[in-house]
Amino acid sequence: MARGAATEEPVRQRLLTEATRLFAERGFESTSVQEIVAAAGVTKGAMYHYFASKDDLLHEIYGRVLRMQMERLTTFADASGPIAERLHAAARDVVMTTVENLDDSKVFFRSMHQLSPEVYKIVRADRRRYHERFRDLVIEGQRGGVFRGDVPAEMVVDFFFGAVHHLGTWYHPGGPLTGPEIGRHFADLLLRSLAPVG
Amino acid sequence: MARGAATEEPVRQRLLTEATRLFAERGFESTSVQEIVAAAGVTKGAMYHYFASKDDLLHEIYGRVLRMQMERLTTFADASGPIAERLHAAARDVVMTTVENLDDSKVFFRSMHQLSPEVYKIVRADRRRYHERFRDLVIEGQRGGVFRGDVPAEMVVDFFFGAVHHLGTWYHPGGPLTGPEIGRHFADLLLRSLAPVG
DNA sequence: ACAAGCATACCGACTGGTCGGTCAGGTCGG
DNA sequence: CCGACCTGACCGACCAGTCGGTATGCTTGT
Repeated sequence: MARGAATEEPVRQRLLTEATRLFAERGFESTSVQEIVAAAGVTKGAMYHYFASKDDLLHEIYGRVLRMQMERLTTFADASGPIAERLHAAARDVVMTTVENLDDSKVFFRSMHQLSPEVYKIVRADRRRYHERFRDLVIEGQRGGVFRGDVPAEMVVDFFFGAVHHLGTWYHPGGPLTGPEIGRHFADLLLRSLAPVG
Repeated sequence: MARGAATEEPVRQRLLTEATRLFAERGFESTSVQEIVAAAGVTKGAMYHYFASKDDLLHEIYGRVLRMQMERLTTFADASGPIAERLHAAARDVVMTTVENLDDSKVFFRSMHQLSPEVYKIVRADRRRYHERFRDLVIEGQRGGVFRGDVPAEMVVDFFFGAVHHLGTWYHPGGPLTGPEIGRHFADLLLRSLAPVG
């Protein structure tokens, strides 16, 4: 009967989708479990069947985002070609991905600190690994003399991802700029600011 | 006995200070009014004597930050000297001010969306005016040919302030970089990314 | 082939507790 | 004795999480 595969859309998935939407809209603390299950068309019992807690639901949302972003970054970082091009492509991609999944991004930067201390640590560690991978690209360029070396790579990454995370604050689909356009501009700004002296 | 002026530190001020600290630490929704008044050494009645609501308390915190930042920006923007220098000084200053008042900044970007719709609109409008003042500096430089013109000024401002707002996420006093150092680096990154072609 | 046994998926009333906000009243300087 | 300042008990709303129960269908022994 091909059950669990595709009745319409599995309950677990619907819960994640609706929770993401609501958390992005009103924040984690201002969204009740009751609202989430109502939006997904189920009851609380169903939610606590699939997730250990409201916290766990948030954690799952983060896990999904982090896994996807890390996967994409690795693809671009490990490609062949000049370091400047690889960094540009990776930077451009993360902006486009962020714009395409704006709700995920909003939840991320608004509600991360609402996780329990233990789960928060795990998420921070994952995020750190991601930043380090990105930072290594900058360092590689600096070592090769392609990027200027008089600026800390770590700080450049924080600078850039600050800008990326804040897309959720000001970007609206249908605005004057599309995702790919912003991606190109952001990547250009990053690469230019790293251009070697002289 | 010089009441309302300066017994030790006025109750109203203590409430604002402690509320800022707690909101920055745990977020607006996760901080109860009870915790705030306990930290300030008073009771709920005292808080509701000075503030109309918990929301109003948050609004006051924002008002203070916005007024200060706007005042400082105006000083740097209206100074004399080349546009590049004025923008550099303004950018450097906003980073230093943000680092020096990190709690204010954390509250700002974490809890702004928890305000009531009406108050939220007011804060957004104030913030917009601030961004516009900053954007006008970029446009001035572009018109004068000092900055490259192939990048939307509005977006550059969002890019830069994204990075500034996120200082609260990663900056810790006592880390490898001081506020002024980060200020200089950030301003350098901004100015370099605006350097004209060729 | 069929029933007993069991796992999965889900329901919804309920509980213990927290929260923002109110209010009647006390205190004290001018 | 008034009004600004402040107290602390209290209220109604709400919330995360629990629990006893139902329905369905797969597995397995015979």
